[in-house]
Amino acid sequence: MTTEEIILSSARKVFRSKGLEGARMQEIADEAGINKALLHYYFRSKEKLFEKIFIEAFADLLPAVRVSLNQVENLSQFLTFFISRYFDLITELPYLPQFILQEINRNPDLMRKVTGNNELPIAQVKMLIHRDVERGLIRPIEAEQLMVNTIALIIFPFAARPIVQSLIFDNDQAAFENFLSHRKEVITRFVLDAIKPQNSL
Amino acid sequence: MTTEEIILSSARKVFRSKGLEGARMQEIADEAGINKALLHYYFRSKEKLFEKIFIEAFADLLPAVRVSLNQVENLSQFLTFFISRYFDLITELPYLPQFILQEINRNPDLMRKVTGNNELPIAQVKMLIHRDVERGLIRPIEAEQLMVNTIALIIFPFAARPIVQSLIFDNDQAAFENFLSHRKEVITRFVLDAIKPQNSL
DNA sequence: AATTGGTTTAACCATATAGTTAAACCACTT
DNA sequence: AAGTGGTTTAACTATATGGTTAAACCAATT
Repeated sequence: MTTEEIILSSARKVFRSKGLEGARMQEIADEAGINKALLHYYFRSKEKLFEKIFIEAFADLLPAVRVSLNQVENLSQFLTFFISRYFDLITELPYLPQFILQEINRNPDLMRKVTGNNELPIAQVKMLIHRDVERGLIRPIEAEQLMVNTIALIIFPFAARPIVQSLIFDNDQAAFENFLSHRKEVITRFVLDAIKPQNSL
Repeated sequence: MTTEEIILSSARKVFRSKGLEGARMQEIADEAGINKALLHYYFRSKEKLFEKIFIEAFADLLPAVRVSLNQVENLSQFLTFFISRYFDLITELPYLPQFILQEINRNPDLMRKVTGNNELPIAQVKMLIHRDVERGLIRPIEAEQLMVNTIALIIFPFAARPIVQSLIFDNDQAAFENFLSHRKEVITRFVLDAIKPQNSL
């Protein structure tokens, strides 16, 4: 590993757990086992270093959103794929959601630096919905509401972990882990059930 | 308004938008139109002042959770009440969710200071579920998963507003407001549909 | 072995910020 | 009017922190 990589790795660790304002350049330097001046030698300023880490964090999440809609037969299949990919990714990077939420709320301008051609495929989801409603496979629902709902269900327990763990599981960590362990299936079923056609009642 | 109330009001404003680390005692003093020393005269330290504001914020949210389960006939009714109360509350205090998430994640110990006898009525929800499943009114579902789902759907768009607005609505603010304007009904239907009995298919 | 140029360090600087202090202010009592 | 005690201020302190600088280090080149 080059010094630059070591720095980035340390910065990642510190920034992700403490945010821009909570992080200290000294702590990043210590974590990397180097002098504080070296951080500035490689990345001019705290802001610049942070921006690298933040953009990278966002980039880690966005690709999972772009489930190849071509290979998908219907909305349920798309949602199943989407939930599966996204949930697995967040499980491996559980700190990212809260990190991104926090920093975007602190400085909404950061959004501009990360939004490229990576928007959610809302238009395509709309088409899938329209087609499946016509076929009687699902009930009508706005694509935006459906996607926000789906993402909310995936991300929330990770972003609000300490609160959920305390308020719902009375700080029983094992109970919370168990809760997470089959949550992917719970979410998938919840969403699919929620959009089943009305005439099936 | 007494000076103490003016200080609390200013501190509320600054802390809620910037968090503990982002807030400056000088800014709170300016906002209150007083000298910085006066803040310390009334509230010893930044930490102490912050804690007051934080506990108060949490207390603003928790009561809405305690929907009187006595007056409720079945789970659907409970969920309808719960969503309605909670959503209205958050609509009036849209900054609270992200503020609380951020600060709890920064310092999970804060949870201990706010959790009294205010836990979610999980046990009672479990009973409601059990009864309604027996009656064939809903499908089986874990109470914890259902409550996390419901809260996630309510809170997420507020906590992640800049991201949702950008990624889903391409920064069209009017579109986002419209999205929020009928979201309460969308969530209610989404949750109720998701727990409808299986044999209705 | 001397030179060169990128890398790393120790020491330093400027500034922001939480917190303190001593004096001034002011309403109220005597 | 003098005194009293809570309130408010201006000025100050101590420290943490992001950033800078000049020198040292070291591997490669000649």
